[in-house]
Amino acid sequence: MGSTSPSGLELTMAVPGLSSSSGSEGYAGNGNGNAMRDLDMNQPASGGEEEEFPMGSVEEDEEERGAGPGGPHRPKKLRLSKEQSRLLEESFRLNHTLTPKQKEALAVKLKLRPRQVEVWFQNRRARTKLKQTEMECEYLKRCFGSLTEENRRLQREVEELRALRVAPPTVLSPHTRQPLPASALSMCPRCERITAATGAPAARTPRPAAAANPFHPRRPSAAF
DNA sequence: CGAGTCAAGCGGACAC
DNA sequence: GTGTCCGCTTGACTCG
Repeated sequence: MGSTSPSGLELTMAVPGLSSSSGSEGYAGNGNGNAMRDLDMNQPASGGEEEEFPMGSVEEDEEERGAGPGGPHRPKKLRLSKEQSRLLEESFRLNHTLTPKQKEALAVKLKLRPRQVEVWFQNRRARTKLKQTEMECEYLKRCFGSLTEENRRLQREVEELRALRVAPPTVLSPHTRQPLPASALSMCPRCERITAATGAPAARTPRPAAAANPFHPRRPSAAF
């Protein structure tokens, strides 16, 4: 498959970092010398006039290979000519669905049965959707990867913060200049006496260190 | 020979 | 009832 196909699946997906698919398939893929067989097996009982698709017209000789005595399941596989594919792609680009009139007109133009045009559009839509789904899948995988990475990073950060918290903050008594044990952080007796004498509101027990939440940055100097 | 591609068949859902 | 679409599948065909 080359990017040389005139149309390919034109997919537009607003996905950052995703290059638009080069998903051109169709028969350009067979772009090696393989001359496409020109169909005529499915021709609508053609009076057979002008060659609108002269290219590669290996005149269909061996018809009904499967149609041996064994009983054919299917007549033979139709391969659209490059010109037919081109025209179909062109109209697909204009519109992903066809009105009955458009279908009929296109069928006449391409010397196909309307049913074949219809089937081609159905399959084409399916291919487009598949391609789109694959792209979305690819994108989601990338998202998953980066989110996993970020998750790991945040986990590490949490661990670091937890480690910092293991050693409780050393609070010195303002009077003795001695470090107070965490259990005594409610209020030292002297402060308690002072506040009782002045009628100042009793100091609340400071929040335990465990309340320090890394995800809730404390307001500056709220506790101490 | 196996895998991939693609036209076509089939059946169900839906709209009119 | 008819027409259309879609999803799934089949079978012919091609390519490495």
